[in-house]
Amino acid sequence: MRGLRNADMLETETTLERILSELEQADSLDGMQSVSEALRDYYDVDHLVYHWVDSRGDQYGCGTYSEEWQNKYVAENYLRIDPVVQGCYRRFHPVDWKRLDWSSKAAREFLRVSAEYGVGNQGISIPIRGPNGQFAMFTVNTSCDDDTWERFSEENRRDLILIAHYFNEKALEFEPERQPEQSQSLSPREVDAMTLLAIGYSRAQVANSLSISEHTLRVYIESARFKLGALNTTHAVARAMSRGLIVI
Amino acid sequence: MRGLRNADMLETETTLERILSELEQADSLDGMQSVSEALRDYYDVDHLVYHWVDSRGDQYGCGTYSEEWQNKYVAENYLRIDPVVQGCYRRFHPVDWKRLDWSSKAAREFLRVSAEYGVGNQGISIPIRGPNGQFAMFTVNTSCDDDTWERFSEENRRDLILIAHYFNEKALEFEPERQPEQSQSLSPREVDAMTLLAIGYSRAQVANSLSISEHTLRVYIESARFKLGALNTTHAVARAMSRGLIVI
DNA sequence: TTTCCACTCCCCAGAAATAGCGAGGGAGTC
DNA sequence: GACTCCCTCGCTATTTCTGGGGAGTGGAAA
Repeated sequence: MRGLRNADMLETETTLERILSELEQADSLDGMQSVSEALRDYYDVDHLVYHWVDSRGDQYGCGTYSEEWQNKYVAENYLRIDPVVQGCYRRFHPVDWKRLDWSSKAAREFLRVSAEYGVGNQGISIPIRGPNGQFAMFTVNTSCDDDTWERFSEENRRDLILIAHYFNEKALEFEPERQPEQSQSLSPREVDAMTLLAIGYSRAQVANSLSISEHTLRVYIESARFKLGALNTTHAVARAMSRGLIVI
Repeated sequence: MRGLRNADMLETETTLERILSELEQADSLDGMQSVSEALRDYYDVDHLVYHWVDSRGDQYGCGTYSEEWQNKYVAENYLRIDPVVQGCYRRFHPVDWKRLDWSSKAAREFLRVSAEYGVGNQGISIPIRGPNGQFAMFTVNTSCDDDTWERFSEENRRDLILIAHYFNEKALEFEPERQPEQSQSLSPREVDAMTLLAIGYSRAQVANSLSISEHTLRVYIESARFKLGALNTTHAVARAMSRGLIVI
């Protein structure tokens, strides 16, 4: 078993590895911020940004975009029309901005304004997803011609994916309130009940599936609800899902 | 701008890079299968598995686990009690099996049986999340002592994350129809309704919170239910959550 | 301009879920 | 042996949800 560093990989630490190590050792958002600046200089691009896209609209992240652009972005609620966000949200692989749909009027207007604020014409964004529906994006962007950009994004694709991953790991580390809550676990029967309810069975159907009376089933649902601190069945199922107690 | 391969990275292709390229060029599940075998041999471990954890319970993936174990796993519905799945589901970073909770009786029994089927005592699993609530896992496992394993997993952590990412990219490429219809997204009001229901509000409370009549609210719930192909409100909320349409 | 979609409101009857009581047996732990 | 937790079953009344109709506005896209 390969217990040691691969023999065919050199021991000399590359600049990138040094920066990545710095990221791994960061202990605050400020640390991430300076790493993002170091990475921007290393890659010699205009901007490099990690940000957490939250449904509630509150942004969290770091990067080299100007304060003005960040404020503008939030104020204008660009999150809703930004084709990059839309594209990242429904894809898994890194998204090249060129391949997105910029045809709508709102998108073109957004592109025009963003350029005014110093956002480059070329960009690649990597979607990142964490537990409980966490969603974040890591973006590199700059101004250059298509060929240069093509080569850049192809050469650095793997590294960028890794960097994106590590940024998110750090962000999750700094925002522990979103981290797994150690909650009371459910009994097997309670898990069964919650699971079947989650896939759309009515109480009668669940009881039938489990070959128990509906009264018994109700006891399970109630005790699960109690353990999960839920107000009703739907709430209990939702909590069980978001805590990973049931998988559907 | 770094348009060419980083100067401090050698041009010589490592074995790992060769295998990764092979993965990138795979054009079917069989291709992924052979890559997983190549990787197992390369790392000299017992098993290397990528699998998609699906709502319906039907597994999709590739790897080196025996047919018998895969069948057993599905037949016994181990998905629901496997602590590795539970652990991956609520974490972002790679999960070392040792750090999971194996205290429950079901978990210990599962561990015992898995060993009978050739699953090693050491393992690391990487959670992978895609669009629409897709969830998959990439696992490396083997039998060895803790120190060796510690070194192995530390040395190869970055590579494994990347490999996991690429496996998932391929899987998504091969199974586009498995992704729940992304066409049917929910309208903002429907999202509001589903979200508030998921956090335990009754219909009356939701209607009040959104400042609309309960009748109107019902229209949203019904249309969300229709779009999600759900049988009732609980089901709709569960589906909306598992597809990442709402976050609680 | 027309066509779609999101958003808002209304009625009614039947089905389903919830709240409040209760009971007993079995397995594992301290 | 006492304790806790899990599994199983029962009753009644009230509240809530669901399914079937219909109708009008406004905005954005084709």
